[in-house]
Amino acid sequence: MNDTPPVARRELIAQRLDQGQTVVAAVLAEEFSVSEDAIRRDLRALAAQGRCRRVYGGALPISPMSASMSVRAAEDIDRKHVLAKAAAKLVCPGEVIFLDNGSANLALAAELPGDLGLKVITNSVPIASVLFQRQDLDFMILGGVVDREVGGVIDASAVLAVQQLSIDRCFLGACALSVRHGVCIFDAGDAAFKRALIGVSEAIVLMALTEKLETRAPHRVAPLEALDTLILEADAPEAMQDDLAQAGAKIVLA
Amino acid sequence: MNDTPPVARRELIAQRLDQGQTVVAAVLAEEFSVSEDAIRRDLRALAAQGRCRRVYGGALPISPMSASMSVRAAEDIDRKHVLAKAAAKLVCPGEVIFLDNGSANLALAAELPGDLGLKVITNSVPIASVLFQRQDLDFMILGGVVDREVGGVIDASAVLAVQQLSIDRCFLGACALSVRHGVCIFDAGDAAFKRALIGVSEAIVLMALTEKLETRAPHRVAPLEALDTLILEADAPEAMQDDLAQAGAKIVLA
DNA sequence: AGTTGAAATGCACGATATTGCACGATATAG
DNA sequence: CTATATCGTGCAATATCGTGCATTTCAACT
Repeated sequence: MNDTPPVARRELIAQRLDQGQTVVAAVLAEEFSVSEDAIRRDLRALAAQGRCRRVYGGALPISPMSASMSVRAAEDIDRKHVLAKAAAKLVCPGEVIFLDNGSANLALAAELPGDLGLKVITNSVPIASVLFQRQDLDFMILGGVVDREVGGVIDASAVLAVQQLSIDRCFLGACALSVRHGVCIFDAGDAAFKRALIGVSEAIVLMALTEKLETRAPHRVAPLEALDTLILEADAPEAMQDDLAQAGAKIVLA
Repeated sequence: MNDTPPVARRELIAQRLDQGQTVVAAVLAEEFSVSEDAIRRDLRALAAQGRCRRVYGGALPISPMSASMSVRAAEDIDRKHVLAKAAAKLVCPGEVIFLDNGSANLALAAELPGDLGLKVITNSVPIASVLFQRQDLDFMILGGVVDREVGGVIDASAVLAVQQLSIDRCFLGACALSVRHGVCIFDAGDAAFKRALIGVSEAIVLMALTEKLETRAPHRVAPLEALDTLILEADAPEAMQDDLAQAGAKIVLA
């Protein structure tokens, strides 16, 4: 019966996950004629590897950004709103604000003051959706093909559109932040877009949860020196705060 | 039967809600083979998370459409999904589809087949939000200042962007439709945008609830002759169907 | 061939999440 | 106003989880 090597089984499961299927532990156990414990170990390994999301009863594919993004946003939503509240205090009346992709900026979209006559611009569909539901803010959205991995528009037309803007305060979304490598991100196109963004912005603000500090990603967006303000959680390690402050950014604790 | 992990079930329900569908507790209980209590708990959790509005018997979507339209849209949303299902059958593989602003097209965004390799374009923020939550469709959004009255982008830059498109099938949003005055609408800018849209589209499709027939609005968008397909409810008065058909449009009853 | 050590497995156990049911309260329909 | 459906809550039953541990499998090495 059990004619499937362990690695092959894991790979088979991973394949289904990558294909977008949700898998159930009990079903897989039956199917491969192994105990649920073995399956659970597989799923845990896959989850640790970032190839799926472990849930009660089985595992969910990681690919559907909509689900994973909203769930992820829902998990840390309180902490991100704390950061966002601090970020909202930075804006001045009449400023042109850019909200880049990212769940922290999604929270910020809900926290921005509505009575300052801000001009808000975004390239993110979820952020546009939040802004749209507010009655007190006018905003514009960048056009182009929506990149589902990233959550917004980052194509060539968007880069061109950005280059015609003049932004007072840009809230950058970031995947990783380290003293040595600066701001890094996973997607190459997204990195190019962010560089264009930085080029037309007076001030750059970055919000970072503590777990994002001292992590890395393949594509460098900017050195730390490009940042004007860095919003960290109150529990951020002091040593790291010092290192980051030394790079010239103003540190705000939320 | 019950091979759906709890989290996946909740996410599935949330997905429908996000797409603008109303859900009924009893139906979901039957569908997922769990007791209504479990479903009620799910809905309560979703409501606490702000992803839906709990009502007697089920839950309502916290519609992407803001207050201006949502009041009536919530009531008519089921009827619009019926129209949308009929509209979805019209599209052919590989077509370039444009979804104009409008609650009927919002419903269509959820009903479009995902396996035809469609290229979908929209100028509406709520529609983009729905499309974004589907993993099976690629789409692009037009950039520009978002008009809150209209629900999407209709400014000069959007008109220019439209003129660079070549659309196979355009689903027009309409406020009013009459035999004598054709397609009319309340907002002047929106009218200009729609005219540009018609200019670059091979085929124009319009969905209309029965109460929209024989109503008027200040700005004429196009004569009836510009329409290729008109999707009406099954209870549309026959006399009116004849009048509309005589203008050359193909009538589809949903 | 025999040995060895890492990986995998199944089982037991306490911990946690989810479920279904019972009950009184509340909303909707006629 | 009464009858019925749905709701919210508390509680016991069940399913799933994570971990520790002894055993087994398997491939690499002597």
